[in-house]
Amino acid sequence: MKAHASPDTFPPRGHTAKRVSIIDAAGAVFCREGFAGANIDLIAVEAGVSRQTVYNHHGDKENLFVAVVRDLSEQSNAGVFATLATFPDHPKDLEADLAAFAVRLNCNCLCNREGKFLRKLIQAEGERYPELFAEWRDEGSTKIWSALAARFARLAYAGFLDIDDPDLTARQFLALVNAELQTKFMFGQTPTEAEIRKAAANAVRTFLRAFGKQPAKARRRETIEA
Amino acid sequence: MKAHASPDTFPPRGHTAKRVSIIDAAGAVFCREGFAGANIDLIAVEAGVSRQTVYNHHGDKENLFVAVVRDLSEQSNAGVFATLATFPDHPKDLEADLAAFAVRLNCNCLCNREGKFLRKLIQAEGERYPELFAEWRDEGSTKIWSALAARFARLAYAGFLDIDDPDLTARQFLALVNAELQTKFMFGQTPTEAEIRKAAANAVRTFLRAFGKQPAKARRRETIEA
DNA sequence: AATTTTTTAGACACACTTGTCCAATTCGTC
DNA sequence: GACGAATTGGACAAGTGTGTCTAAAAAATT
Repeated sequence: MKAHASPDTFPPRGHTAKRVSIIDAAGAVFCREGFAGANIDLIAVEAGVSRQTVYNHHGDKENLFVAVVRDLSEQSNAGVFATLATFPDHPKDLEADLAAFAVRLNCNCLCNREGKFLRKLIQAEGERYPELFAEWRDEGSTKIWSALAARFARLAYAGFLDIDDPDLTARQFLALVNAELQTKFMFGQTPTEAEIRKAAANAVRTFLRAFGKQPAKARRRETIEA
Repeated sequence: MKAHASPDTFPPRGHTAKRVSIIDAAGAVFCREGFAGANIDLIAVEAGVSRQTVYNHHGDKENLFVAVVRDLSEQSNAGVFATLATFPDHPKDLEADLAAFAVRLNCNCLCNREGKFLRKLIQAEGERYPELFAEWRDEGSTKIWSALAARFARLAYAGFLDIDDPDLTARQFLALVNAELQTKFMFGQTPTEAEIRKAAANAVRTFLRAFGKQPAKARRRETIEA
């Protein structure tokens, strides 16, 4: 009885490479095939690992699934918050800066691997693991919305925007940014850089038509004066 | 000629009740469990039918799945076009009329059974059946967008809206209308009437802030003058 | 180099599903 | 009531997937 005394946490040491390799492969397979359709043998092959190793690391198929979602959630949230830090708090050109931010948001958070996978897994298996996805929601999207809303409130206070409800504004901003990518997402396709840029530009233009202060609007039309 | 001479199309007569019952049950189960996880025995039970009958009617699991999606597509499209016909072409109160339309759209098309199921199935299995969902897209969403865009163009021409690209406008309208329901949808929950109404009101307000003609905007603030 | 730990490949039991076949039964229609 | 078609329940073969176990091989640690 020398083997892993604490089987629930993790084996002794740093063979973490296999660990993440398994999680990555499992994420891909779960997404492609769904939970029921996912085959552990296939996951093992795709991870370059024997099936037994998968069981050694994560025990159960269900356990593995949970680990995958947790991992994706963490990565995704980290990405979002990192991008959120690049929000244009002191914009030079509000429209351009917001558009650039929207592009970053799309590229780094919504269109990347984690974003795609997480979205699909939530859609497919969310109802089966309410507590798991509640966790994702409470740690992730809710906080993200709040953070984004705070940024918009700040812009409004600085005189760049005219908004009533920052939370609503944040939701609508995200909705507009995604408006044109929805169809792509529906089929698991990834939009091109150019499509993302165009979508962001369209979204921000409409957003500012609704919420931009007059001076900003005017300045936008008359280009730069100084 | 009562016997089914053409076994591929449909048996002779009106035991269609079982047929639709099977399709309905299959839709629910496919949605809950995914294609791979769906159990034909369970579908049979849920349809109040013996397993053999399921096979008699649709032959294959794959066949059954295709039939389900086709059926959902048709129903969903029919619902959308019916709702589209209630678009306020000659609005008395643009904001109120558009909001009411948005509510109808949500209730009859996006939040109902067909909408929910179809969305989930497309997300989950869309990549596995490209031609099936291409069909849905070409017959459904594409035409819907065009139709909605045409309505907005008409409103613009009549002086109610100020828009550049009707197609884009239509997409953004839909995006805004859904903005607040996304989270609910993510977990398969169905928004309440009240939530739908509020979401629609918020969406239309922002929409009109962006695209409403000045007179409409002004009238909105000063309430009714006559 | 020796020892401990992890990984591997394969075999294995077990459960579950699909799809078919068939005899008995029910249903609808005449 | 009789007839034919549809439905049923149950048994069945074949395939597949999970999770366990084992002994041998590989890796890492000392």
